[in-house]
Amino acid sequence: MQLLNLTPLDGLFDPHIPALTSTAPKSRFATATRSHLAGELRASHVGAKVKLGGWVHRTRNLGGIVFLDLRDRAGLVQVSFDPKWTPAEALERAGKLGLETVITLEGEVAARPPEMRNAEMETGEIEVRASDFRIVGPANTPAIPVARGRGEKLPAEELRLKHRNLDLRRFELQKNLILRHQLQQTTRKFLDERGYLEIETPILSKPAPSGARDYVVPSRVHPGEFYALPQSPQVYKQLLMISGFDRYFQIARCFRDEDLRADRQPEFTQIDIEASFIVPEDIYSLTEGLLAALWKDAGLEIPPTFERLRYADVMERFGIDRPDTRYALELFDASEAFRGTEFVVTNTVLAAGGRVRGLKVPGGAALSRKQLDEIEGIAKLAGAGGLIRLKRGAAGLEGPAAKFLSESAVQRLAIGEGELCLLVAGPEHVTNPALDRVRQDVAQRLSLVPENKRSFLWVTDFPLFGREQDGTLSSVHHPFTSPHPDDLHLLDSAPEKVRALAYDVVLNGLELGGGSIRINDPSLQRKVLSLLGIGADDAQLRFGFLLDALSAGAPPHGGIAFGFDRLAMVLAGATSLRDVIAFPKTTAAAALFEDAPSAIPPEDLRDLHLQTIAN
RNA sequence: GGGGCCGUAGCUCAGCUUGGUUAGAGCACUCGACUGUCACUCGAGAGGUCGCGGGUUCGAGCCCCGUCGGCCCCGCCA
Repeated sequence: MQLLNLTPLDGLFDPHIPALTSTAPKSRFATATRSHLAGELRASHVGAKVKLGGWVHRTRNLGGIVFLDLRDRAGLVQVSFDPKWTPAEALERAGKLGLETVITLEGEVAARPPEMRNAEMETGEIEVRASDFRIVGPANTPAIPVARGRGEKLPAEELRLKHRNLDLRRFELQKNLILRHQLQQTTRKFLDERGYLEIETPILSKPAPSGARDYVVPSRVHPGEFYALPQSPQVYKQLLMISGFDRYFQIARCFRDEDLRADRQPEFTQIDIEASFIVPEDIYSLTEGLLAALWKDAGLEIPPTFERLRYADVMERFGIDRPDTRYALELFDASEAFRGTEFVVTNTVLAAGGRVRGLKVPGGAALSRKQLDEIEGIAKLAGAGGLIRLKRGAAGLEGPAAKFLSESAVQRLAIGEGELCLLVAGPEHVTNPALDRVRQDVAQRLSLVPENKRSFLWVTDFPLFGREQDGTLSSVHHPFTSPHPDDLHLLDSAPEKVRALAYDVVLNGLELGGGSIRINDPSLQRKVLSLLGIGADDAQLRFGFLLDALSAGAPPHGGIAFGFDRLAMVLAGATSLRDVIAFPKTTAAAALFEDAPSAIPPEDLRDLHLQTIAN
């Protein structure tokens, strides 16, 4: 281990380096110890005397001369150490540099001879001829490599998270986080220009109305009481509207204590927006503008407006509230073809008020028996009893169910040459999820998904309520969502038929964000809460502050929230949220780098009035 | 809560199917050679509780059970 015994800036200022006099482009990254970033040097810098600081990415020691690739945030540049321009002593030291050592160096930018250029490097036209260098940050052999060999896989994710400081040195992650930064800046600029105020809301908060489990923080000064971390700033932003701020936004951290997925982290970031005196149209156009600005950051153009589909229609056509409409494959109702047949399966379902629905897959007749069995497996996993398969063969319609169908029914089904018809019988809550999975799987199998297409759409007219398994009503969006004014008369008689002024924005089957117009009438809010099983006393206890605020002069208001991490993931082309978050958690919600969560000393527990119990 | 995959040198992996002496390779690391490389090349060397615990067996990296950790999925996530 080399002991340098440096104070942080010792040796970084070197009075012997002459002032830079070149006409080469100046860098906005210039500091007292550095004139440019390594990765920003180009042919236009040739002749410039430069001072660089960065990491040793790779070295090539040829004996008499040494090359190294110096890396910083902007990229790589080749530094050459050669007796023609490097003192023997420095050349000797350069040959011994270990990977990931931090050095500062001075030298001159030189054009490479034509045959020595490297077209694969952005800086490949030039190199920096080093006259001297200094180790300012010695490095142990890295636990995981930063520079990988061609074809070498990434280290295990566990190691990447444990040594996150090293993993974050990789270009891919630097690029992702830089893009994320740009998206944040664009968001702020876009919303600021439209009069939206960025206002922070508490992290130490109150338990959420319902839904996900809260992360909880014990109070030291209030024995036995707890804060909850916000699942979203929902109530705060409504209070801000009631206070008259009119337009609010926040790039807000949210917390939900639920089991994780590749696209789900326990703490995540939302672009949270709320405005007063608006209708859904206002949110649609704002969103379309904001998303266009964000996609532009990634160099992509998107449609100026998005198609709008009603919830009831997307469920009927696609079986899911966030359909991937890059490919057609729409569901249809085949019930009539099976009505009055001898087919027991469909008869039972039809008699019980269910339907036979499915899709016609162009080219699907080519799928093998084995593939069809796999598809049926997917449908069954999603809850279907089975999958009815029909295709047209030389002798007419083929498939186990074909013999039950009348001539006219066959006509009506109109299955074309080469088409495969896949049907599921059952009530909506069975056919929808099953056919959604089947539709997606078949599209994948037959390569029907256009890779570069971006299919944005709005889903509107969500129902206000859904039914829990025990039959009680629950909010589809959240309890503060306004019912559709045309449906208010149904609140008591047929609450599940009440539409909400709620909307989601969907891209390629991914929910990017969602929102609603909120209730601003306290009596209507009380009514909705009571339908949700929250009585007057309970409502006052949990949401009294909101109900009181609504009674104090509340403007009509509404908003939307976007999953910012997911936006960043999509735009970065990443497949995991962890690749667009600097310090993500594992699927068990653990932070491997700093080892959180961890035990705390007994005296701290006592201060918090807490005791741990064995289980 | 449930299912699946993975865990062998600092890293990426082979070895496991069919149990059998000193567990291999590439990269990284150490030493040596090399004056235009760019995944430099060449030679030598060091480096292993085979995640952990238990079991079966004359014998376990390999088979069985449990456990820990990571990833993916279902449930869950208004």
